[in-house]
Formats: sequence, C-alpha cells, structure tokens
Amino acid sequence: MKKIILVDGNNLLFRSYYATSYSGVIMRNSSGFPTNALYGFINMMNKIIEEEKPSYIMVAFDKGKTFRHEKYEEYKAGRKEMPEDLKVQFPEAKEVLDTLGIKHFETDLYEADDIIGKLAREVDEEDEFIATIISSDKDLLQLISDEVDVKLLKTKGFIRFDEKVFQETYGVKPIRMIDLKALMGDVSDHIPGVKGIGEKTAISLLSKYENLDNLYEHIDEISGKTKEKLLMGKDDAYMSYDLATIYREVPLPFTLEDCKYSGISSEAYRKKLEEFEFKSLLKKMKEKEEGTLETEIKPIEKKEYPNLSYSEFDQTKPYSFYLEMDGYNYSRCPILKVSFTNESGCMTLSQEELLDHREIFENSTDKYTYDVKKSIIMLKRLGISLAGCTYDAMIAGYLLDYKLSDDITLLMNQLDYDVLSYEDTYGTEKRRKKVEAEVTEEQIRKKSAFIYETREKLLQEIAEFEETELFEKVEMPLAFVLADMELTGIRVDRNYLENLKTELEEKLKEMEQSIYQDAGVTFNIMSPKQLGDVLFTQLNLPYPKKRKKGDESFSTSKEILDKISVFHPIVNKILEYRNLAKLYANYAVGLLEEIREDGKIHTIFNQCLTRTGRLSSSKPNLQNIPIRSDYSRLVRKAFIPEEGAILMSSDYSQVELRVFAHMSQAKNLQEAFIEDKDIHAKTASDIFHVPLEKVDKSMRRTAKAVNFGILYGISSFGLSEDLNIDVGSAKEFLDNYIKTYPGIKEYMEEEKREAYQRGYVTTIMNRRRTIDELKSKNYMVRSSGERMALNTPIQGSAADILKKAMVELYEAMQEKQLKSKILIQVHDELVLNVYEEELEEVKALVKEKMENVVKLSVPLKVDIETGSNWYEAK
DNA sequence: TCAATCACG
DNA sequence: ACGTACGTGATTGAT
Repeated sequence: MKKIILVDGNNLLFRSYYATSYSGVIMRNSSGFPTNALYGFINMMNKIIEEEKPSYIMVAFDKGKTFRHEKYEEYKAGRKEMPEDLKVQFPEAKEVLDTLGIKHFETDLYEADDIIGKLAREVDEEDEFIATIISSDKDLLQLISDEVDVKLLKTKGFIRFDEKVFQETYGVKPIRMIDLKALMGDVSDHIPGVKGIGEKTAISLLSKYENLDNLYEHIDEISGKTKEKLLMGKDDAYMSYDLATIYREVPLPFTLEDCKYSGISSEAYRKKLEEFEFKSLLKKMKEKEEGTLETEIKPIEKKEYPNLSYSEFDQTKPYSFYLEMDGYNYSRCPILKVSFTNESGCMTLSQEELLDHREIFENSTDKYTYDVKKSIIMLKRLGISLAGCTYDAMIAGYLLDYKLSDDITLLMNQLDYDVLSYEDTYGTEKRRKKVEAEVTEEQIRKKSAFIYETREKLLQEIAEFEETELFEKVEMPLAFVLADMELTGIRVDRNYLENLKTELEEKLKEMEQSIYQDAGVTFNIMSPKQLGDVLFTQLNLPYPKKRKKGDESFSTSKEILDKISVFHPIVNKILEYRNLAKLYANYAVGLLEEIREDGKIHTIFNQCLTRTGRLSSSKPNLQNIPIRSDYSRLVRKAFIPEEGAILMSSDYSQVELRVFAHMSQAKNLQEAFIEDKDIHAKTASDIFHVPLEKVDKSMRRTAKAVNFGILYGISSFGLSEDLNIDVGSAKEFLDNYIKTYPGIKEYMEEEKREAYQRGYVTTIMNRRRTIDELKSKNYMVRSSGERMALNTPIQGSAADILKKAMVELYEAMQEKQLKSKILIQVHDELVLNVYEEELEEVKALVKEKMENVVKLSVPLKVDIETGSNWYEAK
C-alpha cells in the first residue's frame, strides 16, 4: 500500500498564525519580515513527516475567490480580508515546500478542501493508495472512507478519525458531516446553519433522520421549539448544506503518483531557515545530521511488546501498570483489567487473577502508573496494598500543564498516542456500550506502554521546568496522603442531619405558603424565570439595574434582591427561602446521601484539576461546608470525631496576603506581618490616614475588601461593586493603597510583563500555569488573563505551601506512629481527627510543620482550634 | 447540557 | 467605549 498525506496548507498556516499572534505582536526576523505562521507551519510539516513517514505527500492551498463567493453574497461578506502579515507568508511557505521536495497545488475557483476532496476521491477509486488528511477543520471529515482517514489537529495533539471513530462520535456516517454543518453551522467557516440548533441537537436529529432531506420530510414528527427553529432556518440550512459540501471534481494537472516524496531536503531549505532565523530548527537539523539528537529531549520510542504470561513477566525490573475500571466511580466499581509493561514485555490481568498475584503490587520494585491515588484505593478494596510506586503520569502531566482529565487517553492524545477515550470505548455512564474483549485488551496494553515509554521524557521536561522538587517532594507523596485521607473519611452524625432535614422541610413549607400569599399566586420559587415574572411584572417592583436592549429576562440574584427588599416583604422571604432550600438540598439531603455504611463521608480530593495548584473536593464537596452565617454553619455540628478523639482545625492566618507581601517585597506590608498586626486594620489605618486605634469596623471592612481586590488583580470597578460605593471613591482607596505600599505597583507590572513575554506564570515552587488568554486580541479576555497572571502566583504559592506542609506533617505523624489523622483540607486549613492522649503532641507538630514548611520574608502563622465537632473547632 | 444561583477559600 | 476581581462544586429549572 502506498500512503499519501494530504495537507490542508491554508488551515495549517492560519492556525499557526493565530496561535502565535497576541496583542498584535508577532514573531519577525531581524529585517522585520513576519515569520510566526511559517514557524508553526514548518514545524508541523516536520512533525507530520516524522510521525506518518509518508512516501507520498501534497499540500493544498486556496487561491483567491472561489465558486462559493460567486454563488452566495453572505459567504463573500463573512470572509474577512486576510491580515497582510499572514498573506506575505504564503508564498514563502510554498517556497519552503519546494526546497523540501513536497508537491503543493492551488487553482482558481477552488479551495484547498476541494483539491483534497478530489484527491481523496482518486484514492477511493483506485487500489494502490490510502490517504491521511491533515487539518483542524472538521469539514474535511466528510471525506472519510475505507481508505481515507483524517488526523484532526487540536490545540494540543490530535484525534484520528476513521469511519468507526466518526460513527461513534457523531452517530452517523462521515458523509453526513455536511448535514450536521447544515444544521449546526460553523462560525469559523461562515456557514450559518439553523439558528438555535447546536451540535448536540443536530447529532440527535441526524441519528434519527439520517439526512437533511429526510429530516424536513418528517418535520411534523418533531415537536416544540426545535421544529419552529428548523422551519425558520430551512433556507439557511440548505444554503449551509451547499456551502459545506466539498466539491470533488476539481480538474487536476497531476496524478497521485506525482506526489512522491523523496525525504531529501536541499541546501536551499537550510538557507530558508537561516533567512527566517529559525535557530531551534537549524539546531535540530544539525543535530540530526550529526546524530546527536539524543542530547535534546529523548524522543518517545513507541515499541511493540511481547505478550507475556505472569511467570514470564520480569518483576525485578521497574514496570508500569495501568488499572482500567469497569465503571465511572472508583470508590464503587470493580477493576476490569490491569496491564503491565516493561522491557521484558507486557501482560494483562483481570481482577480475579490479581488476587492470586498480589505480589506484583506489593513487591518493592519501582512502579509507574497513571493516577496513583485511584490505584491505591481500588487495590485496597481487594486487600492489596501498593508499594514502590514512584511515578504518576497524571501528576507529571498536571505539572507540565497538559490538558488533563481522569481519563488517561486525553494525555495520550496530546503526546501523539492514537487511542480511543474511555467514553468512546465503553459509552457514557448512563449508556454503556458492548465492547469486544480483544479490543479493550489491546487498548489497555497501550496505556501501560504509554506510561512506561513517556516517563523519561516527562521527567526531563519537569526538570526543565525546575519542578523536580515539586514533583518528588510534594505532589507524588501528597497523592499517598490524599489516598489515606479519602480512605479514612470523616465521621458524620446521621441523626443530627436527619433532624436538620426535618426542621428545614417544615420551615420551607411554611415559607412557601407565606410567599404565595404575598404574591397572590403560586409559582416555582426556585425558578429565576418565574420569580422574575412575579416580582417585576406582577408585583411591579422596580428593577434596580440597567437592562440591555432586547433582554427580556430579569436577574433575581441576591445582589438584586437585596436592593429591592425595602419595597416589599416578599423579597426577604424569598432570600430566606433560597438560603434554606440550598441548605436543605446541598447540606441536609446531599450529605445524608453520601454517608457510607461505616457512618462516614469519603470525599474525593482532586489533585490534578485546578489551574492554580489548589486541590478540589467532590462527591461530596467538603470544601464548601457553610460557615459564613450563624444558622447555616450549624451544619458543621454534623461532622464529628471518632470515639475518644476530638476534631482539630488548623488554619493559616492570611496566607495569601503573606505570600503577596513576600513576593512583592513591599516593605510596609512585610513589616505589618513581622509585627503581627491585624493586617486589615493596619491597611485601613494606612489608606485612611488615621491612627490604628481610630480604625472603626467600616474602615476595616473596606480595607479588607481592598486587600482581597489586590490579590485578585484589582479593578476600581470591581472594588466599587463589592463595597457598594462609587467608582471614584474606590479608585481613591486604590491610589492610596499603592502610595502606602511602594513596590506593589512595580511588582504587578513586572509580573504582567513577564507573563506576556513567557506566556505563563509560576509559583514559589515553580508550578507553572500557561495563560493563553494573554494572546487574545479581545480586550476583555486579555484583561482576564492579566488578572490570572497576578492571582495565580499567589493562590498557587499558598497551595504549594499547604501541600508541602501536609506531606511533612503526614510523614512526621507516621514516623511517630500517631493514631490521629488528617481528614480534610480546605485550601488554608486542615481538619484532623486527634485522639485525646495525642492532643498536645499533635497540636505542637501541626503548628511546627505548617509554620516552618517554607522560609518567606514574612512569618507564617497558624491558628488551631479544637472541639467535639467541626462547628466547635473553629 | 447549559445558565443561574450560591456554598467555600 | 468596552465590561469588569481569583479559584472551585452541586443543585435547580429550562432547553
């Protein structure tokens, strides 16, 4: 078989141009010629050749106006002029292809899509060739056939679509991509589609009616809004259908055979790279010639592994394992299969087989996996304890700022591994698919092979990011701490919650009647839509906010309701009702449902989720148990210690502000912490120019809001909203703040400058967050990126600090063989179950570990409280 | 599946 | 002139 690669050249140049042009600034060589699109383009061509190893390749381009322009005015209008800086890179790209001996083609009236469409047809019609199309444009998916697949480029990585994958993703045949687009449209392609129909609706309609014509023939079977929309948009749908259809009869002056690729680049290619000043590409080229490429990051070596039996697998050499669940919830579902890989080969075991071979997990050989916490917990249920696991690809991927999920395949795709997602293989949680055992077996083997093969590369990258300490000393050991916390769980007083639930039920019922009476009608109080109607139309209360033109809906947020509460007694009742309803659903019913047979709640701590480095908690979320109001915080009384123990809460006082004082090096602020002053009062005294003892409650509250504003990447508008004051006064406070604390303005400017320059920000432990928003041309998006750039180092460093403290505390407690345990982490607070006889020792240990975990230019301070429940311990 | 709302740091 | 504070998760009604 001859393999030909068909590249959508326009698409490649466009996406590399827009991926690298931010705030109008783009890469240029020293004579000012723009090179950003070329850089991405050449890189991608190299990558394609490396990965696909094609013997035939061709790149298609657009050429000015096409027949689609002639036919549809709208299409013409929708297409914007290409920026000049991008335009000039096209001829250069084509010259580069010439120097590489790669065929390229463009022709009047047709787009790159159409050229590729014609070639794909030729591939379909003869027997020697198979083709892979490369683009990020989903439009091309309509060309998929037996012999043609599409490598769909994503921001990171790609997805390979063949007939099967397409069918599984969209529920219809590839050619129906056209019908899909006709319905859902495509903004980037200026295809309107039917207004109000999105991807999900389009897919479900087509999986039922197959194609557009048939859909409109059976339009009367469809009900409600969808039908209306479809009828309204019928003309648009058919126009879109026409626009989305790739024309496959383009006359071509060459054959498939003419696209032969020799693999030899000429001296002219090097000259071009020199002209563009692509130093890294030149370096790579040189190293390739000298055979010294290995000095750079080791390329991933994908290998085939012999399938071994248990006794053949060499357990004395480090190996990777991957544990595939049979379901979606690791605290409940069984293990489907586990795969193992190392140099000796690979093997898979089922859950039953594992029980006979537990030493594969319990021996002391180094092991690598994906999601070690999940693995520990699932194995624990089988009575197996995991030893020697030193590497978690999920954590590595998280620190390298890859896009992650609990599904390993997302990371694999980004590292060029071709694998189907868990959901695509097994179906969704609700709709499970039947899968052949051999298929899954092969997929699972691929996963442990992936972990094994990519480990060195990822560790090298972590070292380059200077995150090795963060990886080895914090995140890896933390996974074990979290596993222990999840397994331990927190004890809950079921009786107390039942009573609370009944109490709330009664109160809600009463209030409901009272509200109906005030309103004069019965309605669903929880529905913002109905509530807005009752308040602002029927009771005719004033709406205290400007409304956008054409906006029919009313916001019924707390903020709005607070403002109108003086006009009618119903408003406060509604606010109260909402409070209680929230309490009822989330914290009475919700928590009761989560109590397991052991009388405890076992939350899940997500270690690799947040963009800042914080943990998150789910199923249930124990990081948002009420505390801010007197009544709702009573929920905390439901969280109780074990017999003979008490609950201890230990929280950092003002960590984020302390971190900020440390990083900004603002002397005045640092001193306030060194002298252990009430920081908000001190700030108030400074910005209002009054002595400390003259600071009243309102001043302190204002100062506190300003301090928070600073941490979040302040705007005077945001502050004015928060404090309910005018923007002028808010600005005044901020100006005073900046005057009072010299250095912070410079710090913030420098932080932003660096973020723009590098495209990412870092924390004190070099945790990295890339911020693509800074590249946006949209002012709003970019500003939001700037605030992330300001806030992430602070929030993230605080997260680093508590994570490291948790690890050190945990290890010290193990060392001392204490029975007491860490139960919950809430960003700046730890909750522990502490046995009475260990109280003093644990208290001292916690304080010592938390306060001394890092040395900052300001001290860290920890407050500890204890009690017979979580309410008391605060 | 989305938006609105509101619980936490 | 624009639209506006950082990071999460769960529930609800509406589509």
